[in-house]
Amino acid sequence: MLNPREIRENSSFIEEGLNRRGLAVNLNSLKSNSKKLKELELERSNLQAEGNRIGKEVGLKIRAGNKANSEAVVLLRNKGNEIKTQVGLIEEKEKALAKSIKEEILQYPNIPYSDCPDGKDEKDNIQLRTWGTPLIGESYKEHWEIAEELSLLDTERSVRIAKSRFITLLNQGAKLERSLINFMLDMHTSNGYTEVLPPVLVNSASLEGSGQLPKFAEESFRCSEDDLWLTPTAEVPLTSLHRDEIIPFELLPIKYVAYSPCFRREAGSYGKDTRGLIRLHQFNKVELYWFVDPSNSREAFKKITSDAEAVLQALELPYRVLELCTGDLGFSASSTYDLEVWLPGANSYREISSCSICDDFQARRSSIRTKRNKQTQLVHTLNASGLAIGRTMAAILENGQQSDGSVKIPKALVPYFGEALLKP
RNA sequence: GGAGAGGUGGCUGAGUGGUCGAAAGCGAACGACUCGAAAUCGUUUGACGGAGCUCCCGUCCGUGGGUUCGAAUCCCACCCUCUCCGCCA
Repeated sequence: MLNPREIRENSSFIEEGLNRRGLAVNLNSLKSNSKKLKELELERSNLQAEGNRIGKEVGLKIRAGNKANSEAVVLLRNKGNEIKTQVGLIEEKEKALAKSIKEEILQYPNIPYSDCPDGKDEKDNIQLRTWGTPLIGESYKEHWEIAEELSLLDTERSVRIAKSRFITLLNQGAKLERSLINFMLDMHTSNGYTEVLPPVLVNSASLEGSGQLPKFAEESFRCSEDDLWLTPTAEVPLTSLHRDEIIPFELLPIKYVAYSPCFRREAGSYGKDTRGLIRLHQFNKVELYWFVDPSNSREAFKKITSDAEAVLQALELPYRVLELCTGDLGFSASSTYDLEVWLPGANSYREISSCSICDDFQARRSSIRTKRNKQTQLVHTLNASGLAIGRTMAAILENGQQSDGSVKIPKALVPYFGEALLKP
């Protein structure tokens, strides 16, 4: 959430920031509404002060022996009633105004970081570095072909169970998925992360807190009778793990790693990635999440990204790192690095991890603060996939494929998977 | 799902109409004592907003309404938690 105070006092900075994302926004009415609200608050609190004074006076008079229906007391009571009516009127206005202000502010995404490269869409993202040597050639198969030949999954029967874009893993496919989850969790926990297995259903407040609501309701599956939604990413429950809390400063940074299934409607992506493991309504993900001291969050951002990269390196998967431009940033992020893994069958890089720093955007929405020397301030939050499991499996299949139809399992994963080779 | 109990500050927990933002204890911070520490003693210790920014004003005792000059305290609705029973992996 944008800072309401900053909107009042420095709205042009906010407007410029939103403009850099490609949003032509004019905050004048929001700004004047916000100021108007402050005026109403002041007016009301003055009246309340007067009312409190009268209340005390009545108490004193009665204790001094005046009857409740004596003239002096009745006069005060009438005055008190008058004030109460006025306060009620102001409060009504305040409530309506505050509601419309909040509704508007919740619509606005985070301001891009000053160093975030300007750009319109994904074409303007900047490649920072690559790792490994991409396999390039005509003969590489796409992962769904390999998966089918090795009977790792069943697409058609999955439609019977649920609908299209759900997948059922079988045999070694199921085991590979499981071993990847365990491998990643072990890797991160041995690197200082606290493991979390959060609820997969989350309430509306949690979605609002991390930035999915109110704007992206159509992206999530909802259990309408319970105010519960299927979580689109573990980022949601992890943010809310500390919602409405003041975290002692000594505890920062808090680093969590959570495995969770993720559910997304993928609205508006019909016809895209219809085959295979790339774009599903349900997929597994291991997510990294940090709560940090705002004064060194940019360093933390580099670190969480390298923690995600370490997984790709351990699995010997070539990848590149992109810095997203302002036009391609996610709603809550102020900066994002995307990790894209090389898929030789598709002959392209595909996003496998998104590493974002949200500054205080989620912390303000979720009211997560820290306290040092009597100073409370919002924390900064960061998240990174470490990694998306299904896409990792696709990458392993495509990068490890052998001419005889088998697939080589990355060395680091062998102890988890139990075999060095996937064979028909 | 049925029955009961309850939601108060970092925690425990008192408070049933008038200086109650809230006793007491614990915890924490600072100071004294000490070579140092423990123990002990003293002081301090919630959040948000506003302002003449450590003194002032307002709001906050699950949430939202209501009664009253005045509500943590009374009334109504809702939410949540706990215990027991039922069901169940």
